[in-house]
Amino acid sequence: MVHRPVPFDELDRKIVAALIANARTSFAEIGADIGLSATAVKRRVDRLRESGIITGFTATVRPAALGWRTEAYVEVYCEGAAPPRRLAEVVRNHPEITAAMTVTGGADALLHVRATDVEHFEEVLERIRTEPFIRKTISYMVLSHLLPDSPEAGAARPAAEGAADLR
Amino acid sequence: MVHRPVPFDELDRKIVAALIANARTSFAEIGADIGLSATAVKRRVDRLRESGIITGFTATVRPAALGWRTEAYVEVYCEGAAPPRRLAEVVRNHPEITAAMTVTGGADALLHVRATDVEHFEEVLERIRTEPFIRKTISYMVLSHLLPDSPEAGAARPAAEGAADLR
DNA sequence: CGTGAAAGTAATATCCC
DNA sequence: GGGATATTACTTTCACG
Repeated sequence: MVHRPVPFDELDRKIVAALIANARTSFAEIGADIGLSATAVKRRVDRLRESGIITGFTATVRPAALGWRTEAYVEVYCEGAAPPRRLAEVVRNHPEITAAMTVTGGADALLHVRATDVEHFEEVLERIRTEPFIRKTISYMVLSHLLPDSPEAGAARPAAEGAADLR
Repeated sequence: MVHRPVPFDELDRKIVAALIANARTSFAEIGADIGLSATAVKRRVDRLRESGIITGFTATVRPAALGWRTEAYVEVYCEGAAPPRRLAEVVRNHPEITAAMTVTGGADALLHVRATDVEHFEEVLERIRTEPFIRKTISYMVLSHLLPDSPEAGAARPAAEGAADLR
């Protein structure tokens, strides 16, 4: 699962930024913006996908518009040592968990949970707490967002030390 | 900014799910899967965009492949009352903050931060701490992810009570 | 709401510099 | 590496049930 570093220049950065801004931008349009032909842009995009820099293209939706109006982060504490493999299994059992990771600090894991409403969230929490080795949870309900939802990772501007920028 | 409820049926759900799975799926292909013509699918997608259910199409990237190898959640505590408007301003000053929200619990806000490495993260943290009314921060570094990165919100399967499913 | 057809664009494959 | 071209495929518009 280790990815080798792959050549990635300024033009690639701009292509990635363009596709993050709009995954449906045509190769010709991207090319016109950065001074390449559509063919050259396509070749680079193909390479960016093959090398795993671009992992896919997705539609972004407003969860609230689909009925998911409640959002929370949940710290999970386990009995004894919690092997990440086992934790990952548990996490996959609950579709309301939209992100999960192990973190530093007291908690064994941090979950991002979406629910339709507070009642649903409570139900999810009880379901999670029922899992064998979960000892306790601490929840932080999201009240309001301070940033327009960013597609999580971008490449908008040039960045320090070989990293394309986020947002 | 209040969105009226908009008609949203099973076909719309499948269309949204298809576009989340791959934003470049053609209307004809989606139509073949759900029993509609490409034209009908396009009309529905146009409506889903106009009504704000679909907010855009974006490329997904592996941040690590772009040089962002460090990730953390940061709780922020402010002096006195922290008006979300002011907090939002502060957050926008730091491009490394990829998500920010007010939350229940002791902290005034929770930030998601990406940095190239630990040194960079420390620099970001110091920069955030320098902001006028930030009193203290508590950081949780992300160690490993337990779910394949989900596009944050999806509509994969039918869900309870009028909500399209996530993941 | 849905369809199908026609016109305009874009994606892709192939060949050349 | 990049570009030009030709073919295939998709998007978009429109007339119509």
